[in-house]
Amino acid sequence: MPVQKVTREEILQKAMRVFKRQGYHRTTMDDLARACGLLKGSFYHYFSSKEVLMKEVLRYVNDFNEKHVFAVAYEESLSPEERLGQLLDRLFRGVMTSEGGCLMGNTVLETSLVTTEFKEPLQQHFTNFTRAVGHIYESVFPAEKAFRLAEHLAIEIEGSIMLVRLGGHEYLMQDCRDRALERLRNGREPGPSGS
Amino acid sequence: MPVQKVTREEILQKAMRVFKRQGYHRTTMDDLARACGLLKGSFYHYFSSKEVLMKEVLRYVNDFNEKHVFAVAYEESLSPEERLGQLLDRLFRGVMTSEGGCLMGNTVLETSLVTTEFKEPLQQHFTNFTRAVGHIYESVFPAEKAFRLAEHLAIEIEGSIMLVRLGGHEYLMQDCRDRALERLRNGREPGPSGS
DNA sequence: GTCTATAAAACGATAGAC
DNA sequence: GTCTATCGTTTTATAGAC
Repeated sequence: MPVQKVTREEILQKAMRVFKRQGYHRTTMDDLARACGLLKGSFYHYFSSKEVLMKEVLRYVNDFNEKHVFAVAYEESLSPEERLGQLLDRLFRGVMTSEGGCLMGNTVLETSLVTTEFKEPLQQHFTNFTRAVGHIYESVFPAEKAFRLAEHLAIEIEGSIMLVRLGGHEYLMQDCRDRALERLRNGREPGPSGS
Repeated sequence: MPVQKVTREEILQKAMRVFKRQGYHRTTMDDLARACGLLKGSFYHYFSSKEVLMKEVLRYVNDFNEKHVFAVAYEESLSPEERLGQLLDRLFRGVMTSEGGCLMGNTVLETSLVTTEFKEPLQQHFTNFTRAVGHIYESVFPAEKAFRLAEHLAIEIEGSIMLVRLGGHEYLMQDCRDRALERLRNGREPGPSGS
């Protein structure tokens, strides 16, 4: 009796974790299948190739972030501080829950010079981020300056994730959040520790 | 007539470029051999495995940086501004010459949760960086603050490299340099565009 | 829908001729 | 020191029984 063990969406979630932890090239279809409680042969019933699966995973993550993370930037009933704080809390939860950091950042560095297959969803993620965060900063800064602050925050987040991954100084993520909020509050850009 | 086609050091340099561009797991021994003008079988005469080669490449990069990049931080005859500016110029040249960005950063994200084989040289790189940059900042800030500024600069550099890789906004590296020098000059931490 | 079995290709690594 | 040839393994992907 062939009972369905997983849904397509469950596979996307499990696969996301495996890709985040191991990277794209290091992950085998067998790894992905077993993470879903399936044997490799069964796994091909859902996804015809690793590349197709990865593209869907990236799209799934973008959809999730758009709905549950970046959306808060446009809830004008909240103050800019509340919106930025909540956005970062939700983003960091996704980044820090389960090992591996940021799937988008990892995949950029691992694949961008080897294939263009993933370029569009990867760029979309960072566009969505800077648009959302930039929108919040626009409540205090002119558009151009707000965009640059958002871009700079993306840089600090990705760089911090890398250093956390290397040495486990998890306070770096909190520092990121503190700086981002302080810039919003002060209308200027303080240093890493808010000196 | 078996004529020697490459030296060990030439292999390390070529391999560094290939690893930087393609990543560790995506790179095959055939890729590495051909990059050196050799066939796969010949390549094993120099290095017994891909892992051993990668470790030597990382050590080679660390040695090079120690001698030709970070060393300038301790040339007390130069002003702190000159030392920091030159250190970053040399570091960015290595990062931006030939595609792929920062081999150390790439390798952290690609391998740190899959194997511990490369952990030591990777940590060594970032330790060397923060020690060198921290030493420069100590000419203006107390030790603890100087270390945090150096750590924050490492974050900004690695994050910037990632965003450059994604979208080609190469001005982000110049911004990094400008911020680093401005913090040194001002005795405080300005924002991304020096507002 | 899941399984076993297997094909087909890619890859790391070795052996031996020159 | 470089080459050809090949071994053993891993991996992607497919076929067919249940």
